Amino acid sequence: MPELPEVETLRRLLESTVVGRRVATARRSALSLRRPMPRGLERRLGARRIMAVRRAGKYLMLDFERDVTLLVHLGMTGRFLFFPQPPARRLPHVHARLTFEDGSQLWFQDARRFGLLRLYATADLERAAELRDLGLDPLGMRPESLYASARKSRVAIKLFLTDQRRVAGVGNIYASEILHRAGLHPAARACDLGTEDCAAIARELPRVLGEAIRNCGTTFSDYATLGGEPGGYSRYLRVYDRAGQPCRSCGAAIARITQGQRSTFYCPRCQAPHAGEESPHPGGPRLRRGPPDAAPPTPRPRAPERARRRRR
DNA sequence: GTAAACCTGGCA
DNA sequence: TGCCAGGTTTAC
Repeated sequence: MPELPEVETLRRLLESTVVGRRVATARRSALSLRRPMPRGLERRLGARRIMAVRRAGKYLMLDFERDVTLLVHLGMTGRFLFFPQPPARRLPHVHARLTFEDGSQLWFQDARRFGLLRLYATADLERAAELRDLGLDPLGMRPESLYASARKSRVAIKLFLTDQRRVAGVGNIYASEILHRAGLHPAARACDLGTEDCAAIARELPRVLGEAIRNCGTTFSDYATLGGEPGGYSRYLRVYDRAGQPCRSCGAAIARITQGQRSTFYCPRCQAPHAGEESPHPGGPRLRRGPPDAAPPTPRPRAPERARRRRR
């Protein structure tokens, strides 16, 4: 489930690995991903050198020389694999393969095919439909910008954070983690948050995402770095996929609810409605001000069922 | 604003 | 055999 930290980790790896390499041949599979594979990929990438690798939200942009950019979204299971030498083995679900002039290869593999590969003229990229409507950058977000955006939305704050038009790059895992650290109930409506609540979110967003980037992201089953290694942040997660286990801050059992057809995990005590504070919406969640505690995360052993699900 | 659809591997 | 995981698009 690649979110901003996983995509940024991959961007850095690609930047140090493939920038400067010139494509000898490019191949694509006949299968469609989220959209059909770009026509003319073989011709448009052939004989071009990769000049830069950029990121916007969960999108990667591989800039090739002479005004061609490959826009990439990893979807759920997309990954890049780099081989210094042409590999002898074959792998399933490989949808694009770049062979560089020195014989090294870069593959794009995506089992579930929710990913996206699309070619643009670099100069036209800012008009790309995928990038045009991306929301605020969570790494440099100003609390007042978040507050101004949140007060216009009536959806639950968890859904607000995962809406790419509002905040670019946060997905299901990190939304739960950020709200736990901010001490906010995931079902609280975005428009009901106060300035302090938004300040807490704006503070925790770069903190959680930054920690995850430093640990090369989170791996449960599919995400992997360029050489196939899993990310290292899974053991620092405080609530995600920990239903029934004790909260690291207060010991209460972590709860799981469904929001927008996705699982949300939270601590009913640390993220409880604020005691003594009236909810503006009777029956709805009330807010709690202040983060549970900023103690450093305690590495946890991987849950047995997840260990079984991990591929490598 | 809400929910189905897309897709495959893992698991009960 | 059928359910579940979830990022995004699409339809309602």
